[in-house]
Amino acid sequence: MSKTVRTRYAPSPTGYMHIGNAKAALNEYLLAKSQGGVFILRIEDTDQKREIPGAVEVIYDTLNILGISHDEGPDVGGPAGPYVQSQRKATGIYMDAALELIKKGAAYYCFCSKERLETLTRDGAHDILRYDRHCLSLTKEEINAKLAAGEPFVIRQLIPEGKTSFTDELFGEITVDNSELDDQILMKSDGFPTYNFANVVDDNAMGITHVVRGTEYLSSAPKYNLLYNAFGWDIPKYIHVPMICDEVTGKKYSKRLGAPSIQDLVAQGYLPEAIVNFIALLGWSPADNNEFFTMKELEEQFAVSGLSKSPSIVDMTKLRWMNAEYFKRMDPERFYSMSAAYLETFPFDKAKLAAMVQPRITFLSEIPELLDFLKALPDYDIALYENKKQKTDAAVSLKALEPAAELLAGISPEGWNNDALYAALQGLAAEMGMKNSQVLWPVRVALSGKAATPCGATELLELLGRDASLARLDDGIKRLS
RNA sequence: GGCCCGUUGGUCAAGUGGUUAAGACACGGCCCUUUCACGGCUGUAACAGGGGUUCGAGUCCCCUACGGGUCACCA
Repeated sequence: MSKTVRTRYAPSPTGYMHIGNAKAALNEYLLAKSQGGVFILRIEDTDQKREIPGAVEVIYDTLNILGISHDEGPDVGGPAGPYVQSQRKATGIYMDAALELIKKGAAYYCFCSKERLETLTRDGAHDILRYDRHCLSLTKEEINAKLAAGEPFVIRQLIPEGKTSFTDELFGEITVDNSELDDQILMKSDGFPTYNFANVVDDNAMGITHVVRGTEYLSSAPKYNLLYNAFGWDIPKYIHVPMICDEVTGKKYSKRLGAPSIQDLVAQGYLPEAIVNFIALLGWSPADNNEFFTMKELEEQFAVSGLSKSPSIVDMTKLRWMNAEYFKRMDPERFYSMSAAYLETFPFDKAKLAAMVQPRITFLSEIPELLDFLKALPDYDIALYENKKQKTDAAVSLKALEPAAELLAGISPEGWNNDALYAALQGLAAEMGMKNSQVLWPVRVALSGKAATPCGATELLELLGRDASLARLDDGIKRLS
């Protein structure tokens, strides 16, 4: 019987969430859900200076928009709380852990000032800075005296000699020489733990079984193992996943590179389901060739075995395509209600308009432009009447338009429907020895003033109604004459 | 620069020693009783390079190149 899977998304409240962050959250969430586990939200606010007010709310909001719901967290509580590190710090959990490490000889006090650290000889050739263990030689008495005098201090991890290996579920075993590792700070002089330390302490305290994180943490992973071993704690399974990169720079997706927030994307008209579907497919592929997944399906089908090892680039063109697909596949009723706001000002059958527009848009905001000609005939160039493929031009159009207008004028308002209109115009074309398109193209242009409309000529006739249609046809004839 | 990781078409990616090397986006062509679109069909396009191992290598090993990551009292 294996333990319940517990995963966490642990953001620091330093701003909005972009696709990369959302992907990180989604990975943790899906791993938990695919195994009937628990997904936890933990806020890592150990850097007081970087904290941005309101950022936690943005995180809640973003997760909510995407449908990534946490089972435990600051707002919903849970058995492993508190879920905010600044609150956990108040319980003394980090300091206690650090002290325990000192007792075990795996950490030590350091009183070096920032100034002294600055003067540490940089390795000229490599330009790297490593702590020189100046304070490691302090005697117990010296330490106690400094502590008693209230000297500021940090606590550093004592990296032993040798090599350290750890096993990643995706990348396999990775070994580094401990000489590569710095005696990193565990507790900062302001009493807060560093990210690396708080992470280990909390993951253990919260019973986290699987950690999914980006490969940017791959090289610090051995230090975690050292910590776990020093404590004698069970090491969770680590799954380092490839990063999400920017299309133009090819570098890690980041705020600095101007990555849009999830909220921005939604405001631009991207559907949350499409965004989730799209990012789920970044760096992961399902067992079959399916490309469309609801969150529920992702929860069922997500598997570590489908994860890729190489980074992926965000292709906004594909996201746009996916968004359009989501509109096309959307339940018509839902589409109708979503598009209602954009259809409001059009004095036509809204359900009909929605149905026309549904398979033709990427964003709802495209609707007004798609339909604006319905409200008022735009001033258009008669060059529109020329279409090589339809074998028509201004002269042919005029020749077709005049009898067409006359014919249509003879149709009563009661008989004014698409089927009848189509039959009539088709009949006219046959009578005149013309191709259907040689009649229908000019009619559509005259009705719309556009080369592209969301429907055909006779559908337009029906939509506009008899009077408006006949008026527009006359206008077209005038323009051509 | 040290260390770590990666490298299949422009992009997302399947592929776990024997395949005509999938599929999707994008792009081109054709078809679709009326445009654009949708849809259908179809085309161009890839195993970074070099050495091994093997009867056989995109798949295993080594080297090189390129890319990324990491080396903070940031997370």
